[in-house]
Amino acid sequence: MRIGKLQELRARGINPYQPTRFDVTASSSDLHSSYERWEGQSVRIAGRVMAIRTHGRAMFVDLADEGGKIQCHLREDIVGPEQFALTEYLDLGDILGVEGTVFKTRRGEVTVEVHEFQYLSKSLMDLPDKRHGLTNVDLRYRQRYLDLLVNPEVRRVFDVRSRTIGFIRQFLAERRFMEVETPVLLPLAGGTEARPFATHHNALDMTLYLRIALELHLKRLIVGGFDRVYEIGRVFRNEGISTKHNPEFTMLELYQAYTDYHGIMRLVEDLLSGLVQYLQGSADLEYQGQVLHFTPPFDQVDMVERLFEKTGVRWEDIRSGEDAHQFARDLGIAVDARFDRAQVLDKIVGQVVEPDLVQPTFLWHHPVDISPLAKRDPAYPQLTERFELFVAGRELANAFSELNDPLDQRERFLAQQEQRREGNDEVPPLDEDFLNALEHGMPPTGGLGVGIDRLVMLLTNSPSIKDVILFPTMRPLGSADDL
RNA sequence: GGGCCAUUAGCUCAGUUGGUUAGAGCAUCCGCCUUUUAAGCGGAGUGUCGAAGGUUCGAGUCCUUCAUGGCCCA
Repeated sequence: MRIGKLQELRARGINPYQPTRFDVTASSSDLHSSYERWEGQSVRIAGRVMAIRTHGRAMFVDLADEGGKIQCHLREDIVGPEQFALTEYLDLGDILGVEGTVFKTRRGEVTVEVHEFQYLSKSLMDLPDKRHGLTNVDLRYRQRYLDLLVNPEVRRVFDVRSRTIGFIRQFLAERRFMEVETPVLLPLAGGTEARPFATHHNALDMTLYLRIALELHLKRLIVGGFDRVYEIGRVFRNEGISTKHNPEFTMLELYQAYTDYHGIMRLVEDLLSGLVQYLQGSADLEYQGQVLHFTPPFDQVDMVERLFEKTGVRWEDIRSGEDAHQFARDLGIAVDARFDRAQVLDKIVGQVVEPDLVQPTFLWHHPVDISPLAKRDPAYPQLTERFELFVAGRELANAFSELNDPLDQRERFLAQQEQRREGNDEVPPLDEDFLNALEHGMPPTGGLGVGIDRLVMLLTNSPSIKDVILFPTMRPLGSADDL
């Protein structure tokens, strides 16, 4: 701690925490990108001290601002002995405002010859090592501010994340989609299968659940006459933490009336190819050593057909849970003994079909028993008009022609309630209000869900979801009871 | 939930078959230095070796439990 230096400064009448503003006239990147315009000009720059190189009666100080770094030169004969004496208390990490003229050193470095400087804040703690940065992953996630300060590539990841979401909003606005906000706190959490987080509302004295999907409320809005709606929002699933899972993550869901899953496929192709082009300047993206081509049309793979090609077994020939578990054993795939037929088959597809889907590929025609909210294919009623987009072997998006038959929907929900009674606590309770909405008539609609975190992982070549979430969920240090 | 690995100075890391007072670089502190930039030169201090217990004459090192994280599997 540098309390001593702070006290010395205060003893000299300088409180580094007192300044309330500092009017900046240029950024470091301005000076670097158009030096000719700034040469000899007076500028005001502010930033964090990242390096100090003293030279007796002069010194170099590197200031970091949001766009990069700028070197500053302080000479005792220019700033004056009183100001220069204050550099005695300067530390790495301090925030400084300087005013001076722009020049180049004999080595060609763009530099500000400081005429005056001002402490704008004092750092009482040491910065991590300037050469190695901060590599301890635990500290990087727990103290992300330090990670961002000393590891510039981390800034780039979150810049891409921000621009990705900005691009999506603009893309959808151009297609006349309306952005909406639906509730996070709900008396029941539905729209997919996952364990929800539960909390308690004191005034109503009731349990409320954090949403696990956006689907059922957005479809209510389609019933209400908003024909193109979307939400980019946080959803919460009470599951384990891994490189691919964070308990809270960000989903895009959109619904478009009077189109089907083919229309959504085209939209996904346009959105992703446009996004990659926008961020990369090309349709190719490198992820973990593989080059991915985002040029439409994307490949298409029929799920049931591909399973048959891979295993010689047809989905519909597996008629019972016992058959399914035997099928899994034959393939040498370990599955939870409590899984029912559909869950086992889903797991098998995940093992034998999905890993091959490296280039952007629509895996489509999911069986109805794993697609409770998707419309049946009229030609194959046991299959649905559904697709998942896979990239690099991972699910990136999920879409279907939305089931709008309230009677079929009720039957499927009732079948789910059987599983719920059998102890599957990932199955949501029956949402009677949603059924009531469907009973008033929902137009034919195409819907899409995209995992934004996984998308950003792809776009930033990040192997872990924690790398694309600023503050990932971590177990607190020490006992949780101490907090 | 299971397996493997990691945890040593503010940061990044060494530390031999158990053996004297636990080391290096950066950062920090003191001195010098007016175009350096991994600045340089001279000097100094770094510490609950993740925590607790155990084995031993002796533990950073071996054993047990726990904590946190990583990787793989479920």
